[in-house]
Amino acid sequence: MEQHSRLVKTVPMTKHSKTINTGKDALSKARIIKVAIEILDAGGEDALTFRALTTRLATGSGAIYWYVASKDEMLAAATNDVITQAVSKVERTTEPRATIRAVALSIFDVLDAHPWIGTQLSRAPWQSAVLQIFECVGEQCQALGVPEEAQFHCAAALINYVLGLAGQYAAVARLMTRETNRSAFLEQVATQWAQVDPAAYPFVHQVAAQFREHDEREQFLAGIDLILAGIATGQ
Amino acid sequence: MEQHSRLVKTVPMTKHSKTINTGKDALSKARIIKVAIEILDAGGEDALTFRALTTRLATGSGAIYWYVASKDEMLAAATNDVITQAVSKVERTTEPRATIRAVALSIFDVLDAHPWIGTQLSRAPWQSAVLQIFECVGEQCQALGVPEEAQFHCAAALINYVLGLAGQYAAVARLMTRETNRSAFLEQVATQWAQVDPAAYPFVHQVAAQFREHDEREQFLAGIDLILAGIATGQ
DNA sequence: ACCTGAACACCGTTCAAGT
DNA sequence: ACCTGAACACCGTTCAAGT
Repeated sequence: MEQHSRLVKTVPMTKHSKTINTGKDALSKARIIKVAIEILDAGGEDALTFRALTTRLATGSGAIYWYVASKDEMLAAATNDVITQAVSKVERTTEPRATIRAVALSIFDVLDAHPWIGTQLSRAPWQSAVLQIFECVGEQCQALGVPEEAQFHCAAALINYVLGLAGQYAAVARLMTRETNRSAFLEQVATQWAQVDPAAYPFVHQVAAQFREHDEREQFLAGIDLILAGIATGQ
Repeated sequence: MEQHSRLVKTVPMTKHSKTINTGKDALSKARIIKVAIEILDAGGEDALTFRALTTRLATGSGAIYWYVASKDEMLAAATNDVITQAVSKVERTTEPRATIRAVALSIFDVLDAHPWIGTQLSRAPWQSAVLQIFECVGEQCQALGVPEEAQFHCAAALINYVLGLAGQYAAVARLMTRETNRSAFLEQVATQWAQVDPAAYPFVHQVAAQFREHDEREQFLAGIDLILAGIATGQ
């Protein structure tokens, strides 16, 4: 609100022109998406409502619908923005394996910064954001020398794995309220696992200690490496 | 509605006892979950509302809240019911690899029969249903002779992959309305991929033909095998 | 062409009141 | 103890009306 009063550029008024806002306050799809991302980052998935958007943008809901067809389209656009930026930043090294690891880690970091992305990716896997990841991973599978018939399977396996993490990452984030942070929540899960009936769940019980200490980013990468190792055996 | 009039057993009336329904129409958590599953199977995730439940069960919403704390708990219980049954049915063979493949396929078939499960699994991965899958897969990793420190990583990778598929499977199901079935929708995605700019998305473009013909169940299993092959290299 | 905001058709959840 | 159903506090979306 207050920040709107400063730095507002308006087109010079002529006789019959109304005040048209062309400054940074001008409504546009880009600005709507930008503010949507801010709301999502600050308050999580539940925080993004048309009510919240209209007050932040100081307009009516109809104005938003002029630029955006639905909430789903808005979320897809927001996801696309964030993922495009992340994927394009990835260094294409000469070593395909390294590049695949780099994309994977880049997406992990995006999920960490914007956990709501996880829900979005797994909710609509045919959207542009997922296609970009798939393309990038697929190209590297080619570069790896995977036979043509197997390239599709390999890329799909990697994507499946990445989207699996995305969903779980977002799920944890959804449960975190103000006070509890991620590691505190995982701590809770660990104690829960430790208390599980060892007769019925021997493996879960045994692994609870490792769960408490494990680094999520490291484990995620370990999984990628497992799939890459599997791909290598097929050649 | 009509089926309620038949076969209703009631406790014999004594002076001060009211008509208490102990027959199959008696309200109970089990019956609520059972009907919820029926609604979900028939109409998808959106179909399950308290309004729909109350009319099907012929009660008020308060009655449901007497047995169930929230919609989330209801969905978790429904997921748990279905997954427990599926996991318990899996034959524990002497070959761990075969058992892992069997669980994976069993879950694939569950997703196919109840696509709403997919959303649920990836929305709350710490719930009992996911724990059961994790336990089963983890035990097989142990049986496989994976060193203890690596067992957790391996089981987590497999679970991640399975939950990735779960999310995507549910996503497609969500988009399917009455007339379009799954293969028709995938056909649509395939043509979309074929029309993508070959300069920007060479891999996606090339792979579009394979996408059209691929068998989802087979591809899912291929991914499991890839991870299993990767696990094997670490020993 | 773009914006306003009341109104609509839904949700999940609560709760005073009944039996 | 269990059930009823109106009421509440939300949603996303629409649309007649304004400029």
